[in-house]
Amino acid sequence: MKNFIANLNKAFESRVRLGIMSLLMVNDFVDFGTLKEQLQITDGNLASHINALEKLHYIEIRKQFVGKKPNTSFAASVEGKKAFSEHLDALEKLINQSN
Amino acid sequence: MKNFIANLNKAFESRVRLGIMSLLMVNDFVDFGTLKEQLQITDGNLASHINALEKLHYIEIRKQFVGKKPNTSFAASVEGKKAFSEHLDALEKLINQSN
DNA sequence: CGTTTTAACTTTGCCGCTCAAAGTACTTTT
DNA sequence: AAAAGTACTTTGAGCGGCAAAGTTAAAACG
Repeated sequence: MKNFIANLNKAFESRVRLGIMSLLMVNDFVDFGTLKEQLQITDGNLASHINALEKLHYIEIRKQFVGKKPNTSFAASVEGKKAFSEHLDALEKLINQSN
Repeated sequence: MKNFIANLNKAFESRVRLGIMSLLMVNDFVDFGTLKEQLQITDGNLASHINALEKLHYIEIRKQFVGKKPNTSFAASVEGKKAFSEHLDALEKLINQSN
């Protein structure tokens, strides 16, 4: 129970990041439009969070064409899943301690 | 499963606030020094987070003397407990969906 | 063709927030 | 008298989220 806060990952503190990762834990390869719609944020905002997560190697990006339209999809990397899992564990400890 | 992010409370996004509230959910009236030690942050930083939580009426402050030393203690208000509980519920939904 | 639309960004810039450090006030201890 | 303890407040740097507007490239439209 010492330093129970230290195990929280800074990268996942924002609601948007939390949302992105939780969607990518369940579904592999969610596309840009779907994420934008689910999270109800602007495309620029989404792009910047995606960019941040990719720089941390927490997600992988796949660009392709679906029919004639460009389509960018994202998946959580092994490293990303591990990091997010650890973050959730830390949160779970807070929750179990608090209610 | 719609807007599962919208139920997260902005006030509890930071690790420090998360830590303060989770401590106050379990123990009523934790004092300044204890919080500072548990969270390992500077006194100024703690004071500002405390101030923010008080402005939201999420915590209550009790000032007294213990022996000859001033002692400030904090407790989660009913409103604060409710808000934090709802935040945790939203987090729990993320977790259960994600692992 | 020229214009408009769509998808996915990038850039810009504001605003708010976190945080450490330093300063303050008041009291106790030495 | 000086130092130390408690609890702040103030200051200021730095980061980070966000919307809005600009960009690119291809597609659809007329």
